[in-house]
Amino acid sequence: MREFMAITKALSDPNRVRILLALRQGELCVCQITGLFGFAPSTVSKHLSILHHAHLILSRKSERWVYYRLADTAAPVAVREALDWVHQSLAKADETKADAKKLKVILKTDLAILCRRQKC
Amino acid sequence: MREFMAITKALSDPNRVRILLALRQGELCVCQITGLFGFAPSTVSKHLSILHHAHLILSRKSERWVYYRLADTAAPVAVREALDWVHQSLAKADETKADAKKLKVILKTDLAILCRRQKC
DNA sequence: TTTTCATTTCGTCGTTTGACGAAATAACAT
DNA sequence: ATGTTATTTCGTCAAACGACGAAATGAAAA
Repeated sequence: MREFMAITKALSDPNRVRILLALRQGELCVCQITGLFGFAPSTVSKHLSILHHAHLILSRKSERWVYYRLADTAAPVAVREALDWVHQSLAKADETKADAKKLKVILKTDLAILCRRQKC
Repeated sequence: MREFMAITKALSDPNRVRILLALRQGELCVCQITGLFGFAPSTVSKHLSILHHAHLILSRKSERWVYYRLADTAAPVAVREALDWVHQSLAKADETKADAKKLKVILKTDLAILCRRQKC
C-alpha cells in the first residue's frame, strides 16, 4: 500500500507526469528537463526525486550530468502498469505532443551549452 | 490530460483508494463507508465527490440513501485501466483485507440502524 | 404539510505541496 | 590541489488538501 501510494502521489502532479512522458523519448539529464519546462533546477530535481522514490525512474551519472530514464522491465509490476497506463492514456494528448516537439529542439543543443544557459 | 489528472489526484489519497477497494464488494451508501472508516460524513462525502468527479464511481439514489458503485465497462478506458491497476496492485494488501473484514460486519447491520448510529 | 434524516455544502484550521533562491555537495576539469 | 559546475538540500512562502462541525438541501415519512 505504501509503495502504491508513493506511485499515485508521484502521478498526482501534472508536471511529473509530463516528465515521465518526455522520458519516453529516451534518458534526459536534469538541465534538459529544466530547459523543457522552464522551472528552476531545484524544482525539477525535487520532482525527479519524487519519481525516483516511487521507482518510476532510474538514474545514472555520467561525466558532469545525472541522467534519468524510465524504469525498465525489472521494476515492480505496479510500476510497470502505472507507466503503461500513463503512456496509453496520454500518448496522444496535446500537452504530450507539444512537449515532444520542444524536446526535439532541446536534444539538438549541446549539453554543456544548454546547462550554462539555465544560469541566466 | 485534465481527465487523467482528475484520476491521479483522486488516487493520491489513501482513504479514497480504500473506498475504491471497498466498493469491489458491491455498492455502498455514504453511511456504510462512514462506518467503515470512522470519518465524519462530510469528509466521506467529499472523498466520494472527488472520486465521482474523476468518473471512477457512479451513484444511485434509492429510498433515503445514496449508493455509490465502481464505474462499469461503459467508463472511459483510462478509468477502467486505473481501477484494474488499483485492484491488481492492492487486492492482497493488509489494509484491503482488514477493511474487507470490517465491511462484512457492517453489511450485516440494518442500514437505518447503522445510519442512526453515526450521529452519536 | 410538516417533520425527519441522509447527504452535501460551506467555512475554518492545521498540514502538505510545489514553487523559488541561496547554500551545500560532489564530481569533473584544469 | 583548486576551481568550476551540475545537481541536491534547505528554508521560505503562497496555494491546495484533508479533516471537522455547523448549516443547507432535498427527498422520504408521518
